Amino acid sequence: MGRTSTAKDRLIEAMIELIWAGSYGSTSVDHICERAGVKKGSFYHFFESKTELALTAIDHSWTEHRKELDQIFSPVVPPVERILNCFRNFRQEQEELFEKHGRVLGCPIHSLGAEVSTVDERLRDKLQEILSQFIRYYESAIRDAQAQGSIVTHDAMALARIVFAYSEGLLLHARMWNDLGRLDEFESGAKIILGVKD
Amino acid sequence: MGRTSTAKDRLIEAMIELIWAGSYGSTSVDHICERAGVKKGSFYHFFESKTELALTAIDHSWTEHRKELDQIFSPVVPPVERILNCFRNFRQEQEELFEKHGRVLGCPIHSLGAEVSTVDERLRDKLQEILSQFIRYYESAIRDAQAQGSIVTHDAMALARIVFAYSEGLLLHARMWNDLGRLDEFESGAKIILGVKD
DNA sequence: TTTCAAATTAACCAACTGGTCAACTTCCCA
DNA sequence: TGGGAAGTTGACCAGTTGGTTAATTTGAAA
Repeated sequence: MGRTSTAKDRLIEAMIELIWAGSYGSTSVDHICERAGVKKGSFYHFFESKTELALTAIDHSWTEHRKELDQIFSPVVPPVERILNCFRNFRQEQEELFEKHGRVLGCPIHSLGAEVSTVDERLRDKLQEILSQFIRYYESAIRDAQAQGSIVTHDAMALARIVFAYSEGLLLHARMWNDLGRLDEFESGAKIILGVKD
Repeated sequence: MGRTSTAKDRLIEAMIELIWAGSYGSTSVDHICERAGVKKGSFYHFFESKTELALTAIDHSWTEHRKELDQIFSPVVPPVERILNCFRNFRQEQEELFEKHGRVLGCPIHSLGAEVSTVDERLRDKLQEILSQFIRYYESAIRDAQAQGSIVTHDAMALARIVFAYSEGLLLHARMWNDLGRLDEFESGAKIILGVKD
């Protein structure tokens, strides 16, 4: 079987952190290796290329994140509350990142997508897939809320996309202004978009 | 006085195009020079650094864009129509870019902001300033629309931010999916957010 | 305790990065 | 028409980029 190692996981973690804190372009293989405490030779023992690691890292962190989302969007929770809790979760996550990095980092999928989608099609495809999955959480919550009569009755998919685009825009602004306060309006914004009935 | 030259303008134009089509990181000084038909020595004759050119280029294209926006948001135009026209203008611009580059490119300020805001604070400050100015167009249009009773009466600033974040999110999705169709929902989305009364 | 697949290492590579410079050409204006 | 400010050029730089390699060390399992 040969010896075992945690290097692969350390590389994945380092990649995620560095991309999130900076950008794909600003994250070099040398930086990743240094942060992970791994020599470059080992890097290429585990991954074919930088892109390959990025792909793996994105996949890995999305798989982790989905577990949280499955709980947040549990059908047991009232539908509007699911969406609001999701936003509260965003905010809390950003707070933790702020404590750790001294910066609001926003959504890595989104930032990465903006950066690489015209340049690296494999990354773009992966990010597309994740965002497509993400939006389904909103969609089904919205559908449930409409069935329940607690929000306005527009096309659920369209509403989901609006909520989604809105949340991403807001997260970007929080990143650009390095200001957690920008995320405060998440809740009221969502209520306006969804036409939440009190 | 010495000889004159268009090299500076060509460099600015090349920088804008390359950043828009790709990213800041993927745009090297060599690429810029090649595209502009300018030797590197000349580049550094006109600009202190790559960052300096980026700053100048962003400033330049925003100044151009503002002229359009001033027309679109002319107080003569009915307020809701201003916002819808702005969105139609986005769409048209993206169509033109698509014809030229074969790709939907989205909003460069936004993409660039996502990429560099944690890395280059001078660029970040410039982009912040531009976005702050942009949102004022929405804000005043919304205020006028409210005064006129044609939309819902929430806090104008908050509504402007929602519309703005929404539009940026949508432009990013159009870029990521390379799909102009994503921009079709601009109008209906804006109407939903603003609670436009028919 | 041996074995050998798997992990590690350091030295190496060519291409490219942002940036410099001194010599040279142009052409505006007095 | 000629002086000189402004623009152009190509050669050059050190550091970094993503990626390779062959030799070496390790430790899980038989």
